[in-house]
Amino acid sequence: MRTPTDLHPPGACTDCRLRQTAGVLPVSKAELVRIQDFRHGARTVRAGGTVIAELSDPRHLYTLYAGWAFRFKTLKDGRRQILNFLLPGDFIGLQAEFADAATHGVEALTDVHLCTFPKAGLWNLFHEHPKLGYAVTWLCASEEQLVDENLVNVGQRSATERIATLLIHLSRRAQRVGLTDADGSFVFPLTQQHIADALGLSLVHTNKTLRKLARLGLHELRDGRLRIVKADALAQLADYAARPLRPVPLI
Amino acid sequence: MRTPTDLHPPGACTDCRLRQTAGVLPVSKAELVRIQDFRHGARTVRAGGTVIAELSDPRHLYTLYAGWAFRFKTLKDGRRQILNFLLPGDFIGLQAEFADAATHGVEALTDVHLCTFPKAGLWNLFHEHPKLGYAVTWLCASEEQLVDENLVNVGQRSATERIATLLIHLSRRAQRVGLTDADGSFVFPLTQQHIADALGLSLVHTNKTLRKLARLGLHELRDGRLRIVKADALAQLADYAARPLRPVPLI
DNA sequence: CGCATCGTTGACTTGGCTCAAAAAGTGTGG
DNA sequence: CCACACTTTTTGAGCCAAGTCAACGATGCG
Repeated sequence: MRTPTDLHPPGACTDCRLRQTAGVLPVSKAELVRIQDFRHGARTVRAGGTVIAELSDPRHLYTLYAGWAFRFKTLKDGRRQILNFLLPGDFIGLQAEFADAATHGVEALTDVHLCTFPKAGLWNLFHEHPKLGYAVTWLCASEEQLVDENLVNVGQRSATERIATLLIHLSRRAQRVGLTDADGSFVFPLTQQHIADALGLSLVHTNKTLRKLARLGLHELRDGRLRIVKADALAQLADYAARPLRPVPLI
Repeated sequence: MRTPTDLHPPGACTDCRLRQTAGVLPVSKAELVRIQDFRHGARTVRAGGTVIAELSDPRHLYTLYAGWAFRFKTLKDGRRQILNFLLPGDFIGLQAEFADAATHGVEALTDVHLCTFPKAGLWNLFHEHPKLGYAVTWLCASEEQLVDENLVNVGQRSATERIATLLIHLSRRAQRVGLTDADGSFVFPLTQQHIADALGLSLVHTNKTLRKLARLGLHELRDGRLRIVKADALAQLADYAARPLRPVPLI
C-alpha cells in the first residue's frame, strides 16, 4: 500500500519519484533546475473530475505525476471518443498551446496529481534550454504515436482484436512506469464505458467481448485490478508487435 | 495550367512559393537563412511511390513542397490504415526521429516534390534557433490534431458522416494552401480505396456511400477534381465544426 | 433503505462487410 | 487507331459483426 505522500509531487524536482524509474532519460543538474524553475505548482483532481475542459482555453500545461487520465473529444450529440489514456510522466496540454482553444478535454480516471507549468513559460523554456524544448517535441511526437496506434486499432481491427490490443498496451505502459505488482497485475481504473469509448464500440458489445476473453482465460479483471494471464495468446490475437519501449524524457 | 518549374522547390528559400501564401506565418530574415542552411536539397517521388518505407530508418526529414501524400500503417495481414493526408507545407518524418524506426510509412498520392533536411541537423536547429524548434513542435502538435480528428471520425461516426467530414476537411485544407480554383474545385487524387483505408470502411461501402452523397447533389467528383456543391448540407451531415484555420509555421 | 453506477445477459435489428461480376477509364505497344 | 492488360468505379445479393433495446444483479454510498 502506497502512502498518500507518495502521490503528491515533492517540492523539489530533485526528489521526483518518476525520475527514479528506469524508463526516464537522465537530465543534467542545470536542466533539472530549469525544469524546477518552469514548474509553477501542483494540482489535484478527483477521479472523474475535469483537468482541462473541452473548448476552454487552459492557462496551464501539466505533467501527470500520479494517477490515470484520458484525452477525449465529444460530438454535439454526445458521442464521445477517447483519444488516448494518460499515465504518469505524460505531458498534458501541448495541443491547446497551438490552437485557440483546447480541441479536446482531459478527464481524471483516478484521483490525479499534476505538476503545473504556466503556458506562457513554454517559449522561454525553448529559448533558454533548447534541449528541453527538444524533449517537449519528443513528448509530442510520442503522444501522436499513441493516437496513431489507436487509430489503426479502431479503423482496422475487430472488436476482439481491439480489446486485446488495448489490454496489452495499457499493461505495458503501466509496467514501464512501475505500476505493476510482482504478478504483473495493476490497478485498472477504466470502466467498460471507457473502453467502449476508446475503441469505438458499444458498451454492450464491449462487455460481451471482454467476457469472451476472460472465459478463454486470457486475462483476469477483479477488484479493479487487471492481470494479463496469457500475454502471448493476447498478443497473437491482436497482431501486436511488441516493440521495446524506449526511455522517454520527463519535463 | 502550372508550369513544371512551379512545382520544384526553388534553390533559395526566399523564393519559396509556399511562403507567399496567406496561411503561413512570416519569419525573420535570420530565421529564413537558418532554414535555408538546414535544408539539404530536394527530392521528387512519383505518384504511388514511397517517400518513407514502413519500418525503415529514414535519414531525412522533409517538407512537402508540392503534391499530395499520406501517412499509413499496415498490419501483418495487409490491412492498411491511412493516418492522415499530407498537403503542401506539411512537415514529414518527425515521429521517426524519436523512434528507432519509422512506425508508419509515407506514400505519394501524386507526383511529389520535397525539400529534404538531414535528420541529424534537427537538434542543431533547436539549439541555434529555438524559435524554429518551437515551430517544429507546433507542426507536430498540428499533425496530432489531424489524427485526433480522424480518430473521432472513425470511432464515432457513421459511414455517411465520415465521408462527408473527410470531403469538407480536405477541401478546406486544399483551399488554405491555394489549391482551389475560383469555383472551389480542386484536384482530388484519392481513389476510393484511399478513402476507405482512411475511414476504416470497405471499398464497396465507400463507393455506395459516395454515390449516395453525389446523388443528393452534395458534391461532384469528375475528371479527378472535387467540388463541394452544398457545403452547408455536408457540414450539417458531418456535425462539422468549422473552426477557422490558423496560420501555420513553415520549415 | 433508496438511489446511482456498473456489469451482465438475452433477443432482435441493421449498417456495413464479403463475394461476384460488369462497366468504365487509362496506359502501352503494335 | 485498335487490341490488350490493368486499375478503378459501380451495382446486386446475401450475410454477419456489432448495434440497439430491455431487463436484472451486484456493488457502493448518503
